[in-house]
Amino acid sequence: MKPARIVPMAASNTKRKLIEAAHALIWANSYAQVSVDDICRAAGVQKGSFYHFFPTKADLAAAALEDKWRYGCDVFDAIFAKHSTAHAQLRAVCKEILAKQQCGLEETGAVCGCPYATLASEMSGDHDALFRLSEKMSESFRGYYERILKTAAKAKLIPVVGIGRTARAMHAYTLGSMMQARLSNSLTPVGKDLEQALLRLSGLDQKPQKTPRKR
Amino acid sequence: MKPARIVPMAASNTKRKLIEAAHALIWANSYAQVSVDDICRAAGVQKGSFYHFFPTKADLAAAALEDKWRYGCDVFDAIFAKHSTAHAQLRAVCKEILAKQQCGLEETGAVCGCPYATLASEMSGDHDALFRLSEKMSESFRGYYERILKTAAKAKLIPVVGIGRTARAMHAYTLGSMMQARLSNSLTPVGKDLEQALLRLSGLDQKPQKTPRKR
DNA sequence: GGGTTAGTTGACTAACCAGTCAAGTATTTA
DNA sequence: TAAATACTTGACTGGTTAGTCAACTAACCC
Repeated sequence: MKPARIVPMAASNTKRKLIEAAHALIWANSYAQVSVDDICRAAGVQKGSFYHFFPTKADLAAAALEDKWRYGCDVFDAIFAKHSTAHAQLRAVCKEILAKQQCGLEETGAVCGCPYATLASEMSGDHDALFRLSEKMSESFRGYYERILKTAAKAKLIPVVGIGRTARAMHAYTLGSMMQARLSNSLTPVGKDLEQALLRLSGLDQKPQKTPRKR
Repeated sequence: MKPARIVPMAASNTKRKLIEAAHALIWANSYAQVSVDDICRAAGVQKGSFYHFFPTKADLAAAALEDKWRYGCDVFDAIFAKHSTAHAQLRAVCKEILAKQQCGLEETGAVCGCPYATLASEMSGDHDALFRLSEKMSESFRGYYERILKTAAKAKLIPVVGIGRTARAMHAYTLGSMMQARLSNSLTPVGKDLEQALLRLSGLDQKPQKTPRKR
């Protein structure tokens, strides 16, 4: 009998350390401001190891971004598994966004904004893979807003038409509020203001008549 | 009697050429992707001249940004001088934003988004002057939205309270839509979608006139 | 154990880049 | 005209950077 299959490369966590360090540094600063040596130093790893795992600096940046994105998807999926009303879902999403920004602030001392928007904006033109990744992230983000809107439409809180466009608008607002937060180095734009604006954009701020406020 | 005072340095347009080249290149790419040599080449100017007019690369970037900002203020002031209703003002502002993006697209072949947000985001942490400039630009942008909202409030189209907060939300949306446009390399987010979302955020999408709704 | 692969090390390189400078030319002022 | 100032030129520098490499160690497989 074979023992339980063990993934061969369980030994080292170098790759993980590089991803974490890169994400934190690039998020707090910018791609160009952070050198490969900076990342290695922060990760406690030698340069050769860096290039053992990643062909280029840009590839690490993309890998780090994708890693955080997947994690974010898990968090959001959990939110949708837990909350069934549109209002509760939206509130939880906003809470999560604010929490992430607070995390960043505590770790880096500055409000960092949206990791993928700042990175993708800086790298636009370069690096196809990152461009495609940013499009995928955009779409998945919009998809979560669409789920909220569909929930709301099913509950007859909003009309069924125009959900795609409304979701795009909500995503635009979210991006903008995160950018505002980064530029003003303040959490205000991603605090209560965010939820209120998204409620307004979605139409969920209208009086919840008929089936008045469930749960 | 002295002759009419002549500004001594009327002769050369080197400084202007540097500002234009820097703005175009940095807007289309990013601060880090554009080298001083690139800017000099695009401007048809030698490096020594660059450093005759600007102490550092960052100072040129800031000067270029400020220049374009002042120009944008003139354009907006003209809009407000011409249009007196909130709806007309908002429509004209949106039209202008779209026009600027179309310009950028034609000149550079890509949708460039918000010049100050991308630059300031990339330089955050560095360069105090640029940070302060970006705050000033943010404020002035918000100021224009406040003017629209005050016009609307005077016409009893919206309540007087909460204008500051609403203007901030409109600004956030604008930023986000420009970022979306840059990241997706598409004008859609800054087209009709922009005006519609701003109408909704401002409350100006409610039935106009007649029954001035007050809350 | 012997062979293979995965991971690690840190000095090294070649390119690039922001900024300097000394020597020039053009323009203004007196 | 003379002197001062404003502007221009382009080769040069010192420091940084992404990426390389050959030698090494540790873990896995037969």
